[in-house]
Amino acid sequence: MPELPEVETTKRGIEPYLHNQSITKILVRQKSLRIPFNDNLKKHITHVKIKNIKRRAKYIVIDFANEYSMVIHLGMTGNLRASRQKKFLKHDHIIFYLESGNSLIFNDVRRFGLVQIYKTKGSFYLLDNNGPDPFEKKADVDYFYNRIKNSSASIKSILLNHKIISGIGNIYASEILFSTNISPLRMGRDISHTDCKKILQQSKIILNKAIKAGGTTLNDYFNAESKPGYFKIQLNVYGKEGEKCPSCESKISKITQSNRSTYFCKESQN
DNA sequence: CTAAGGACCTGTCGGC
DNA sequence: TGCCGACAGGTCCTTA
Repeated sequence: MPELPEVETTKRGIEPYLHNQSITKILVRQKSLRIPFNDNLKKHITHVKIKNIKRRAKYIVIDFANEYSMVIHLGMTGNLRASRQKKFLKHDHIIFYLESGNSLIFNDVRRFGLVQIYKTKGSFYLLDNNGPDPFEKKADVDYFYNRIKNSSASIKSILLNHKIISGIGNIYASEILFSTNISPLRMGRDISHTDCKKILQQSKIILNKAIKAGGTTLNDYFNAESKPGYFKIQLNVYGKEGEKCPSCESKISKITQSNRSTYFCKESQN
């Protein structure tokens, strides 16, 4: 899935298609997602102008010109594409037809993603669980340090904990730690204020690079025009077990932490 | 309370 | 070729 850069890229990709549009019809082919699509509310967002589209953590939020919003999460394998075609692909679960004749299609092989309509004012409960992403002002060094300074969890799993910092996924967690020379095994309580600063700086640099390049590439990621030409940013350690470390002579190791793969260099990261 | 493990679901790949 | 297990970008819920 999409980590933050892919979600941001998707949001930017679909934005022009949604500008000043309204949805004329919603076709639900499969509503069983991580949370079942609440299509009983679809009447509230059809024939209503789309007011705004934004990203919050790894969620894409569309606000309508009434009191409703819709949130989309891409899970591990979700994508959104704009299309004029009438032909559907396997796993095209929800289709939003637009006035323009385009449609916005939510496709998700593993169905870990979700689409939910909700009253803007009440907000959506899962969204509220997310801490700031590294680009938000709230995610400053003091905030981060204070959140982790007593923790006995590993820094790797802390980076994946979106209640603390949102937007960092399994690929970039390894990459960020490599670029700061910090071992993924270190506990939160052993991460200094200076280390926190480095981690936040590198998070922004690495995520930004990925956004600029248009999202990382993974097998299931399509950009909003469904062109397969997604790109690949240069990864230093993720997926590179046994290969030479870019900054020393030893080899990249792969370990499991909290049931997820972590890649790092035992020599250059401490 | 915290941190680790399991679950959700489908597809692909490597080994036997 | 075919079957089976391991693994995959996320994150919520349960267990210890």
